Amino acid sequence: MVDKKKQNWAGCPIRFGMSQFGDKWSFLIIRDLMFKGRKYYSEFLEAGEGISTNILASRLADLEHNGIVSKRQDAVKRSKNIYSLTEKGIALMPMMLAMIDWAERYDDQTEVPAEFARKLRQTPEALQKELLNLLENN
Amino acid sequence: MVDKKKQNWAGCPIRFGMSQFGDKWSFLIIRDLMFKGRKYYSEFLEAGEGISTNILASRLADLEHNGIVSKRQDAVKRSKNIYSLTEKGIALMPMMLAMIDWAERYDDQTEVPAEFARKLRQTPEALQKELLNLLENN
DNA sequence: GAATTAAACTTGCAAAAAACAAGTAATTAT
DNA sequence: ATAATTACTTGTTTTTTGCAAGTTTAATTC
Repeated sequence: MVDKKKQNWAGCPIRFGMSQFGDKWSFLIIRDLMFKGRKYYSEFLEAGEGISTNILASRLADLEHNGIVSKRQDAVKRSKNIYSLTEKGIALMPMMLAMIDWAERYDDQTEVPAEFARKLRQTPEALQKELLNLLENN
Repeated sequence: MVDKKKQNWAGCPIRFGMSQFGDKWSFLIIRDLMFKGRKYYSEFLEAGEGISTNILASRLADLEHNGIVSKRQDAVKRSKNIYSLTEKGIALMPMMLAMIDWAERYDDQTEVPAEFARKLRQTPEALQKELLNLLENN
């Protein structure tokens, strides 16, 4: 759970960020939504990270509560829900890309495609536009 | 504790990042080191976030183990240890700045100084150089 | 130089959260 | 009508955190 009670978590930007999306599972869900095209509960589960069903439900609810993710019913299959990033969630892209850049440098087993890393360093704005387009047309 | 066992956390850049520094307390420690000029165990404790002594010790050890933070004895007072960011830790600055930028936008109680936010958006590279200089001369 | 104080932890225990396994409810397909 | 999907919820065990107190080494103070 991403702290709600206790102190007020606002004020400091790092503390605020951590209170809004700051745990392992939330980051992985945002990754799935932002870069992997996943949008169903079952797709997050099957991403293979090993998240439990109760934790996934809890994190999705937190992210929705914090206005980072929104949830709507699938028009075709009404038993499915479509999760997507809000504008506030999409605005996390620069942070996520900075993290990817860092990890690509320091993880010797990185799976970041070389071409992606190259674009990220040489034409970051173009890459970001490209990714934003993908997000909007899904 | 930032996962060590179980799966291999390498590969995916987001998963790798979270395994290296991905919890609330680690982020706050990195913040203290990067932006607040704090470097002693006691200073992290007294930062007022409410971290417990055992957790602080554990997180510092993890960050050191992951090569993000280094520890050395204070030359003057040898009972004190000086913690500082390694090059790998300093390389997290773009990510931290992106998070600050985001939080400044979405936290209506943000404490980010307006001047800082302005620089962050208008002349990010200059701001970063400025911050790096501060880091090196401490 | 002996006794406090300071600084950085460690240890033990209770409380909270996460992981695991199973079950339920509402569609949708057969 | 029956079985299978999908998205959860519930109950229990395990792990992690939070809290309080204690230990160790070095530095002051008396």
